[in-house]
Amino acid sequence: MASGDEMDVDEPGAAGESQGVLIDPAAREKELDEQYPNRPRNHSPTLPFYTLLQDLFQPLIEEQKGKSGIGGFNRRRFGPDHVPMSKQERKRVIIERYISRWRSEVGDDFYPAFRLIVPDKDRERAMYGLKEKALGKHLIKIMKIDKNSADASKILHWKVPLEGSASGDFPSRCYEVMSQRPSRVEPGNMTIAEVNEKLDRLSAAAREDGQLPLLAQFYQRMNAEEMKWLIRIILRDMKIGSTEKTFFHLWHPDAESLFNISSNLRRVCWELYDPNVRLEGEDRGVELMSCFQPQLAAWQVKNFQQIVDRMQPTEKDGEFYIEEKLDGERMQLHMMRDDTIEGGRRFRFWSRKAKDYTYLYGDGVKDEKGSLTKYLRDAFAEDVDSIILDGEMITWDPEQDRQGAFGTLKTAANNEKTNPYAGNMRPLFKVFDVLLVNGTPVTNWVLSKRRDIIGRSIRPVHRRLEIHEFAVATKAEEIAPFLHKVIEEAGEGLVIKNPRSAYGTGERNNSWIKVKPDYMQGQGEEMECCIIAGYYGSGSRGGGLSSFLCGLREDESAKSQRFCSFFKVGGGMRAEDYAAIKHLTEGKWHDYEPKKPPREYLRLTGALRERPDQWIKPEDSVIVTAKAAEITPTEDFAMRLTLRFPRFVSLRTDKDWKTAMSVQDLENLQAARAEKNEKAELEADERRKKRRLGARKRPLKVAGYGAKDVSEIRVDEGHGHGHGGVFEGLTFFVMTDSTKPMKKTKRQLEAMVKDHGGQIVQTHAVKGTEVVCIAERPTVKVASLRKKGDAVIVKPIWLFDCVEQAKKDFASGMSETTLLWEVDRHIFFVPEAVKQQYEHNVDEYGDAYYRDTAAGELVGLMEQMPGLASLSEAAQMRLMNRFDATALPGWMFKGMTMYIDLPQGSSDGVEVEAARTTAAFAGAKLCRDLDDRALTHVVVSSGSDVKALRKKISTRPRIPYVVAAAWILDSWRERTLLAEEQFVAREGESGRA
DNA sequence: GCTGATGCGTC
DNA sequence: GTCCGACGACGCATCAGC
DNA sequence: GTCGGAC
Repeated sequence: MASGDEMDVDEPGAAGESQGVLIDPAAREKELDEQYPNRPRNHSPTLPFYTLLQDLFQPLIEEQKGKSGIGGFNRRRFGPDHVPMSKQERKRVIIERYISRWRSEVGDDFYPAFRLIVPDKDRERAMYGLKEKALGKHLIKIMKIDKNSADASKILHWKVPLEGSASGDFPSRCYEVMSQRPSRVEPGNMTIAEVNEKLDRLSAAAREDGQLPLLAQFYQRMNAEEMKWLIRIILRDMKIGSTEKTFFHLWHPDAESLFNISSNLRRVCWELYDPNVRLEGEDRGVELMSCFQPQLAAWQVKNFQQIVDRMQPTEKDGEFYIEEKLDGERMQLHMMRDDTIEGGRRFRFWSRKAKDYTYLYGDGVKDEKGSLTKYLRDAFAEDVDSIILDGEMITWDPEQDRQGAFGTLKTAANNEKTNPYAGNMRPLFKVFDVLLVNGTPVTNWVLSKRRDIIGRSIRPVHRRLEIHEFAVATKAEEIAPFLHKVIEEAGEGLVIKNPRSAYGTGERNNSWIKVKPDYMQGQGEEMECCIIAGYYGSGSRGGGLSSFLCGLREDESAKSQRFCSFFKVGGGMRAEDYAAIKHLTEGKWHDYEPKKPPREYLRLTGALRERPDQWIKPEDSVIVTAKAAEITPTEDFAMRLTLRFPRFVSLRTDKDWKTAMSVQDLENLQAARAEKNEKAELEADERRKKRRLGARKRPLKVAGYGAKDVSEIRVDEGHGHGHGGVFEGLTFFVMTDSTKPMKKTKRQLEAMVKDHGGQIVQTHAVKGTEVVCIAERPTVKVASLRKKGDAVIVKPIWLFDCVEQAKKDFASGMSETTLLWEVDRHIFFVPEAVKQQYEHNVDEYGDAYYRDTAAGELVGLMEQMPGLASLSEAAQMRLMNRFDATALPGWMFKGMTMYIDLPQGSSDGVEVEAARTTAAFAGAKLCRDLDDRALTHVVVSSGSDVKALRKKISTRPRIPYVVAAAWILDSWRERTLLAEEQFVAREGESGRA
């Protein structure tokens, strides 16, 4: 790599820059000319970069700080002394002066300057991948500062308060260091255009090797002041007390509205350069394939009646809509017919903050790499040529037929992209608004009309693209029942909408109002925790601790002062709260050294976000009440639980570390709540089941056109084997939720076990059966079970591993069996007594048998055994775990339950009898009752009425295979479980696909 | 080659 | 009421650093 | 996402 000194800084585009592909500038210009035929042209080169700071940024900062009040020279500059100007007005004058200077000295194309003024709204330039950490390291290299010097530390630890130095503002710290170095003092000669051009290169540059030389060029040609502002631009955080809103207002009366429909800074500059030319008619509407700023919901007001009042009911029409607030990601979908794309329809997606997500969801119905559009061939009415939809993208779990946890959307989409197995979590787009149909914007139509349009234009695709349902109400009292239902089902909340309102792009007005349970009294989570550590703040909160790590006491008896990390809180504190905390803990803080954490006081996971700047002994600390929307499982805090949307509520001077919440308290709380919710959840489950049955009928109608997509139909219909029987014959006690490999509630885990043939109990002690206990963290129950020490506790990940393996085994025709417990991966806890036996088994028997067991030996072993029935399930499993089941014919049919149908007069009676014996011998459960829900296989003979049998079992959630006896005998002979499909009993009908 | 740190973007 | 800038958890992608 | 401060 060339050193900074040798670089030729005067030749932009000089060789040696290792960056990504840059679009040929000439070609880009040509393209822009075509796109914007009326674009403004500058008559002169852009202004020098330093004018931006001297005449715009710095004066604005001065105003922001309010320095102009007494010293007053700024004020005198911009207005007559005796006319008092408001801060806002003075800012306006500063901005307008700069713009008008630009117009006269440069021309009408302000875009080059605008994108440096509001860099966070410039979506045209890609992200730099540079924030304080990386920038700091690079600058230190460029300035050739010793990594261990005080100056380097000043930059790297920019939040750490230092005497006589700005704290919490990274660019200022860099300035302090740079200005004391022998570098350029006078402003450099770089123009705004040049800065833009270099920033383009910087954003395209890959990695440090690409970025360093570009930063070095800036450093050589700019003075410290300029560098400080350049750094702000790169960080996309100007801190000048004015954001894009202010600048838009001053730029053009229609600037904000054009930005709201296009999210495009270039357009705002190029189409609105003349303040006297207003946008009219069509130019004000949303456009296809152009990202609009979605309407947002306003926060809840005091009570339901107030919400209803804001719906502006008229005498004739007092209706309002109630929608469930979905816990997913806001997404807009644009679709238009386009013959240049395969399939004839082109799609594009954008997120709430205008990020293009087409790459994830797909650009056409033939786009196999997209996770959604490939299912949308028939999602639109015939006469719909183009449409813009607004909605929420959520994850859907087809196995449970319910919404997946928040945060799993990208995972689901990626999964659907790379490995489209019908049982996977998938993205589901719930449509709740429409902005354009067949080229005509309908944003000014009232919501009720827009809803009608959605109904007429969209043909829902089951669990892929659906219309979000809503209820119509007229009275405030009608809201409560919906909210209670949401609370019961642990939903996000409700959105109340005014059916008589237009769609307000980029607005957060009173036509949509959100109702969240935790805004209400008594709802949400509230807890008193001890502050155990702190983090330095930035910006206006720089120079001191601004957020705190909170924890729970581990020792119930309060003998030990060790606290368990739980969550961080930094919002909701007022200035006086900070002052109080600071006062009460003054002088009690210790610097935190990651290498020697104070283990006698703190239990941390060491995860990044809980590496504090300072820590405090609980006895020296304070107790704080925090509120949150919910408690969720996590890996990053020692509690293995944390808060979603935490905020400070109050300081509890009436409490101390001994009376603050303990680990035990939280677990009791959780347990109590779980119990309380149990019933409600059960009911909700029932409702879901009913709904699911109803929903099943729907895909039948579309089976004709969708028949190509076999996997899709199979699952929705419940045909075949959405689930296998890995857990057949085993009984489980699920004690906690799971975080790894994915988040599932206890209830979801239980459902998963059931779906795979397992039984669920709510205790570890069931007479005559050994229960497999599942847990991932130490709740009250888990702890007590541990204390008793008579059960192995297995982590939930084992369940996932088993199901995962079973899917693979199934696909390759092998039998589904549970997996060995791997000590670290699967075992949560082993009682001492069992530990010996367990390890003993693995060492002596496990390996020995695993290596050398031949079929004959196995038979011998089995004969010595007291028989399957008398061996407890867990014992069977443990034994089975010692072997590679797929290699051992003796266990071939383990986990299966078979019904043998052998009517009088069958010609193959001998063969079927042989199959029966073989199956029983090799682990199958035989069953005389065709109604047994555990049935996995029905074995038929020549005299069987296959059609009648099929009919009888066809309505079950899991339909048993109907196979010929040859499947058992052939499998036995081959020493491999053969795929049932080849042995499906036929009788006229085609059987499964 | 792997892992932890860093950045980006969702809420 | 509006605008602005503090702050939270978490998942994925990418890259530095071992 | 939530929140407080300034205007």
